[in-house]
Order: sequence, then C-alpha cells, then structure tokens
Amino acid sequence: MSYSRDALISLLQRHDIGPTHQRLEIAQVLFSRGEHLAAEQILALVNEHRAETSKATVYNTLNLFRDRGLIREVIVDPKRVFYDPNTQPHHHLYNVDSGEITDIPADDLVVSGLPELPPDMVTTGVDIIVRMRARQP
Amino acid sequence: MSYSRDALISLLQRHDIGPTHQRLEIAQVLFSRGEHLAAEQILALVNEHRAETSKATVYNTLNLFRDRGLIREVIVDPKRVFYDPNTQPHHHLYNVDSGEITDIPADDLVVSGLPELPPDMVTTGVDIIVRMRARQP
DNA sequence: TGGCGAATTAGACAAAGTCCAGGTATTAAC
DNA sequence: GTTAATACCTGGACTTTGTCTAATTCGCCA
Repeated sequence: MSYSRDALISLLQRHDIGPTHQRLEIAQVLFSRGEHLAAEQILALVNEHRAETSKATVYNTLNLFRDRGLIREVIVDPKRVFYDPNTQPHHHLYNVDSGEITDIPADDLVVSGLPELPPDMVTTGVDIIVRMRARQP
Repeated sequence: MSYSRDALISLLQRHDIGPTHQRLEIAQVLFSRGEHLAAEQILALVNEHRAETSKATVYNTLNLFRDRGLIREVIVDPKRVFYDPNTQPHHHLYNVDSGEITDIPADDLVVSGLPELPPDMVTTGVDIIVRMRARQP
C-alpha cells in the first residue's frame, strides 16, 4: 500500500509530530513497505535516489515516532532494533537463519496464566517471539 | 545455591566443554548467582578479586556455553544480551525502568493459537516477554 | 524581510561485541 | 625431563549500532 503526502501529514499531525520533509520521507518508507526495517536500512532507502536525510535525523525520528506511538520497536536480534509500522497488538515469527520477521495476528493467540504484577506496576507490552530455523537436512 | 568445583566440571563435561580454569570461573558466576547477567557484568565479577580472565575469553565462553545448550540468551534490551543459566522452559518479566529481569515459570502459562510453521521449519524457542514500568505518579 | 524556535547536520564519541596473531597451558609420547 | 601437538587464552585493534553536541539551516509569521 502507498500513502499520499496528505495522508502522511495528517498521520503525523494526529500524533503531534510536525510534518517536516525528512519525517515524511521516513514515514513514507516505513508505512508504504509495511516491513520490519532496521535504522540503517531506512537510512539507505531514504537516500536511495539522492541524499536527503542524515543518520542522526533517522535515529532521532525513529525514536520520536516510537515515543509518540506511531511505530513500535521489535527486539529480536541483539545486533539491531527493527521498527514496525503496525502498532496493533500482534506478535512475531523470527527466522533465525535469514533474519526475516513476520507477523502473528494477536487475535489468533491466547495467553493465560500471566502472573500478577506488583500493584504499582503497569504492563507496557507483552511480546511473543517464535524463533524458527530450517530443519536439519 | 553454590556449586562445587567437581559439580561444575562434570556439568561442563556433560555438555562437551573442556573444563578450563576460566570456563569454570565463568560457570561459577553464572550458576551460583542464578541471575540474568550481561557479558560485561560477568567480566567484572570474574575479575573481582584478581584479574583472571580477558574480555575476549568471556565473550567466547558465553557463546560456547550458549551453543552447547548450557545457558540461554535473553534478548530484551537492545543495548546488551543477558545470559540465563536456567534452560528450562520459562519466560521473562522485564522492568523497563530498572532493567531487572525476573522469571515467569512456563507451567503457569498457556499459549494457544500459535500458527503452523512451514513444514521445513522447526521452532527453536518461544520467548514471552512481559514489559512493565512503574505506574505514573 | 527579518527574526525566532524547531529541526537537521557532520562528525566525534560511546558501548557491545568480534577478530586476529601471538603466547601460554595441558597433555601425550618418547 | 624434553619435545611436540593441540587447545585455549590474551591484548588490542577493529566493527557496528546508536548517541551527543555545537553549529547551521529551515520554515513560519509578524
């Protein structure tokens, strides 16, 4: 799916994010692909045609988007963080060999028996990661 | 709990790991504490009294232990990997503020509705991470 | 047009982890 | 005991991901 410039602007604005050129470019890459991308991949994609955005801005922007709830971090690979434009509750299937991440819809999945938290604590998220690899030949 | 030198030696041997001095020191730290420790913490603990083990050896040894199934990686913090001496199935409660990790026993917990994997793939593990933080004051 | 705050930038920096070439132990054989 | 073979360990250079800072630039509005 592709997003019009206006759609992206209003998306950012609904999250209290000023719609600058660089932020729109980065949002474009994230939302049009709908993939799980690492910062360095986003940096490369944004500058594919001509250099438009610096490394610092990509990192700043991803942190901003994450803080504002526009995207979500996926922590499955100790080497780098992936960013997920889908903020609906869902989980992840991680191919350990290829590094590929795919979604597991949350509504197919039920978890019961989670422990009580201490009363002054709140859950910020439940991440389920199913790791898989190719069967040994 | 504390482990005797002999107990550690046989533990390593059962996992096909030659019981060298440095490996025993590292195993001692991991298994006697039973905590989730990062490599740099293990390095510091092993050298607490006198320098015995280099950074390279700590990293090599942790990777070896992990490959041989003696310990498990816990990937919850993009900044560093934690190592878990408990290889029984269980999950983790992660305090986002303090970085503290505690165990959730697997038998209290039921997950249903996990998707079918492609036939040539095998699950290498299902990690569930419950992230929590202090409620806003 | 000019000025102001917000955003962007290059590049230095930091931290975690890996790699390599050389040195040290341990074992085995004589 | 020496020697040889092998496995292991080490310092330090290096890589990668991400952050920080101080200076510049942008975009807006009066």
